Amino acid sequence: MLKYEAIARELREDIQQGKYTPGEQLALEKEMCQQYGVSRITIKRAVDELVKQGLVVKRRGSGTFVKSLKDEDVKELSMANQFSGFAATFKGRKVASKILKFEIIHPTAEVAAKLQLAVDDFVYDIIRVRLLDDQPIVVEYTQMPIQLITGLKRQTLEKSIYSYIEEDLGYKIQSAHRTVRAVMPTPEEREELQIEGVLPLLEVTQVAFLDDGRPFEYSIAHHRGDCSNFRSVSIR
Amino acid sequence: MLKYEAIARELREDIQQGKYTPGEQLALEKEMCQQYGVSRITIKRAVDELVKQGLVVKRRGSGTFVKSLKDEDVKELSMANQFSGFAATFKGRKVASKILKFEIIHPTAEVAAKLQLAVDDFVYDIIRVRLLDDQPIVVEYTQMPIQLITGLKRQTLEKSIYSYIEEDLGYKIQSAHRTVRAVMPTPEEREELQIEGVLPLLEVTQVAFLDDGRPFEYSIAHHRGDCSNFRSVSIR
DNA sequence: ATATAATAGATGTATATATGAGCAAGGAGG
DNA sequence: CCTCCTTGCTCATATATACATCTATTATAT
Repeated sequence: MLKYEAIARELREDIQQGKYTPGEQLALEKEMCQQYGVSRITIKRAVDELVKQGLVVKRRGSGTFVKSLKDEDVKELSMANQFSGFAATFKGRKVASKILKFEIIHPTAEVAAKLQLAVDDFVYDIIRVRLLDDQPIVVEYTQMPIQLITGLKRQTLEKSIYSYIEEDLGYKIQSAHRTVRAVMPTPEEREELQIEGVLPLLEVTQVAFLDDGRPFEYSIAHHRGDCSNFRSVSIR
Repeated sequence: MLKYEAIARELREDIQQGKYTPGEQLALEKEMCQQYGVSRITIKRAVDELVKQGLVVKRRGSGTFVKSLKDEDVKELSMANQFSGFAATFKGRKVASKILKFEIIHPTAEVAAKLQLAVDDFVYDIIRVRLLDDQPIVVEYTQMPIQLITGLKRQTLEKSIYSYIEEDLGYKIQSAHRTVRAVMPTPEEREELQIEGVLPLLEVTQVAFLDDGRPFEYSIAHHRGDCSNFRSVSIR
């Protein structure tokens, strides 16, 4: 474990456990150096991590101060700017998948461009309903190049494609580019998500990349608006 | 302008102008040191900025590589993880506001908690329709503590509250915590946003903070789903 | 008493340097 | 010819140091 990560986690846990009142000043960077036995730059990286997570603010010339947050917010914020697949996001809870489609097709021109492919290349075309504690909460439309994500089996789709990519294929997943919109469900989605009445869906369109920069996934996820939501922290 | 920012911008412009083919390797950090006449740590900060913006990936032992992106994506990505008010977001275009409500009330318990107030404190209660090029695209429900954001006038609401806070009150805005959901418009919203037929809205709930850590705004924005959308880059 | 100026203290930026870890190419040995 | 290992290159992490910039307090002058 990296030093600055360990210190950031320790500080975060202190804040989560309410050891600071809202607005209270943290120890000075110089003091933390002694406290943790590391250099000031390492302390700075740790505290900057907390800023990125939205827990504290730094004021040049004054010090670092805990934001005025409700307790429940603090836990969720640490996760806000990370990203992982469905299975990892709800790790520890009962997750399952219902496969509606699993074929190999040619991509459209738009998808081919996003995945850096030619239109006569092939991609997996997957539609899955993801269930959390037996409740359907999202329909995922996924396309992946067959050259890159080789040997995908129906069995893998039941669980987690991401862990297949990382553990079996040995790739590393680096990042995802997302856009979010609001849409209405199709009749099929209404049925699969067991929607009664009028309920909109949150559409998350995502292109995901390996750590060598190659895009490996184009996916559109339609979330039940009343179940899941997305959080983020933005810094000026 | 900071050195690492200037270098990051220069590199970003090179990428935007297509000086690199998708997947192409950037100059080595050591080479950039000579090229720009700065230390390696400064180069590293600049390149890390591009990683955060989603334009490149770094591979230890190999170098830095340009992601495979469509041209149009590159421009928008630089902005993705920033945040600004409505007026600043659409700077250069015609923006206007229609004020539906401007009152002073007691906050609910939930809002009071988020804004670190007591329920017998007072907050501004503002409802505005924001127009872009004369088209209504979002309804904003905003609450701000009157102790903090003092002297707010109807005239200010027509323009930009954020620039009033920064320029007139002299505060600095630091960050915002957001959650995003999908919702259906109310009959009023249907009218104000000139919605015909069935169209869902993107709901962005936001708590915004000053640079001293105090929350100064609780707002809920309902965006026409077909006009605006939100982008973000997530790193593992 | 008020306004201004000096000063101490805190974080920000940048450099130089050392060590660690992952990657790829090239050489030794079978 | 193929495999394994060494080696050098590249980025990652961490330290020490210097100077810049901003804040808040203290001291001084009016």
